[in-house]
Amino acid sequence: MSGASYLEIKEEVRRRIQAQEWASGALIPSEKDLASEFQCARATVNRALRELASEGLLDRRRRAGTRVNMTPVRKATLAIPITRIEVENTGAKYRHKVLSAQQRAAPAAIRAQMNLDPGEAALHLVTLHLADDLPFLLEDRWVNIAAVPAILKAPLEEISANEWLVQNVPISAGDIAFSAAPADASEAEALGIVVGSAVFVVDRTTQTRGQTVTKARLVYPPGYRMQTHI
Amino acid sequence: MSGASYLEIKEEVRRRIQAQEWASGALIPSEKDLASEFQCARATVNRALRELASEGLLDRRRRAGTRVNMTPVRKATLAIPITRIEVENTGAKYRHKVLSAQQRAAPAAIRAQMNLDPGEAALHLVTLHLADDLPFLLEDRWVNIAAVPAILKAPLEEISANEWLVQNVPISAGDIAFSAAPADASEAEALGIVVGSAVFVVDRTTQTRGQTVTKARLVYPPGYRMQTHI
DNA sequence: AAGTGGTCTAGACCACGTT
DNA sequence: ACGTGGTCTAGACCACTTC
Repeated sequence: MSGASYLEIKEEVRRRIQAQEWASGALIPSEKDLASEFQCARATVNRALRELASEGLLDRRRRAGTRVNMTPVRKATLAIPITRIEVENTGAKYRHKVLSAQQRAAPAAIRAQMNLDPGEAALHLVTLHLADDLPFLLEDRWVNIAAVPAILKAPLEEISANEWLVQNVPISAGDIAFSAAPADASEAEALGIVVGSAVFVVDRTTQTRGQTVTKARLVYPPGYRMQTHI
Repeated sequence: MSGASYLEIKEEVRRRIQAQEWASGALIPSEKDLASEFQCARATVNRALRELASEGLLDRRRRAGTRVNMTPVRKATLAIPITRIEVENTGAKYRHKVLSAQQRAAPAAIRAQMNLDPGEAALHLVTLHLADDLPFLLEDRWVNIAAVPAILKAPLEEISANEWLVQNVPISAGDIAFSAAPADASEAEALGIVVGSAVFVVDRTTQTRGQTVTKARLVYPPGYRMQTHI
């Protein structure tokens, strides 16, 4: 093999962008030209550029060519494990407690998102996840029964809804939002903290085939950190 | 072309895992076998499986083969734009104000991380980022002068350290942590909020070639949400 | 219409870890 | 030693978008 590898090409392209040999927003040479410059097959250049584009450094379009992205966006990948695994990875013993499980009419906002008829019931679950018997996470979840009727037969005392859904609902799309909020009275009581403490909140919506299956609000007590590495 | 595309193969592999036709932790057929099953080239299967592995669904090893990952970890990619861009994307006018800029001895924790000699100075910056002249983000940053001496000549009143560093330092790696915390007195004053309010905190460390270049604590006022999509 | 990137093929050699 | 995935090639056709 005489030419460069796709990793070498990635590195070199990164260098040229950093050194501003290829200016921000500018068109870079075509795959064909780069393949001839680097003495390699076009597929090799393609892989290098494709990966750099997925990292946010390049912007590629058919016919229009490849440009250096004007606003280099760093992308961090956040691993979102099942809560049980997250707890067990810290070395702690995992346990969860279903504080409340009811089929009842959902609030309007949730009803709209799940496309429920007025008065149609959804499953409302409040679950406390514990690490070594200490509160780790309070989960307030609505489940669309029409989308996953089997959930009514799930042994939710043994396997958390979180885990059951991951195992039984096909991989799907979803939105996640992170924020900070003061703990309200019920959250404070469940987590054993002072009302108004700063809690870390994750709001998650999960969809399958365009249908909203579940919507969860996860409340972590003070001290919790969600970490990642770029 | 008679066979399946890499996208079709990804979809089918996902389905088999979901349907437990391929059990969690089990070995799946080799690329060669799948290529013959799907009537396509091995490279096509390779691309499908490689991408699924990068999404956390599969675990691949030479000679050992490809296994279904036991702990399916959902991965969300978080886009981390420059603050100016983040503000401008909301339609607001961006402005920043350097509240403090000093070269001084860093606290021990930071000195250790940056490999500074005792007493060696680092650059300490406190910057308030504004959206339509309202506080958007308070940034407390330490910069390793030895790693980027040019920062001392940067016009930090015009271009924020955040943006200057992104443009001038080839960033190789970094850690990010998200948490919730009560605002302390100085944070509350800068952001115009009540002491103890729940603020969203991002702690970021950035390295180049193994050397820690900068460490920043970003404090967002109540109401801020960091969103993403799976 | 033309040129770009997107994908696929059939083959090859290599790196690596398990056996 | 062997079989796996990792990568590369030279060519091909296609999809899309701009010209």
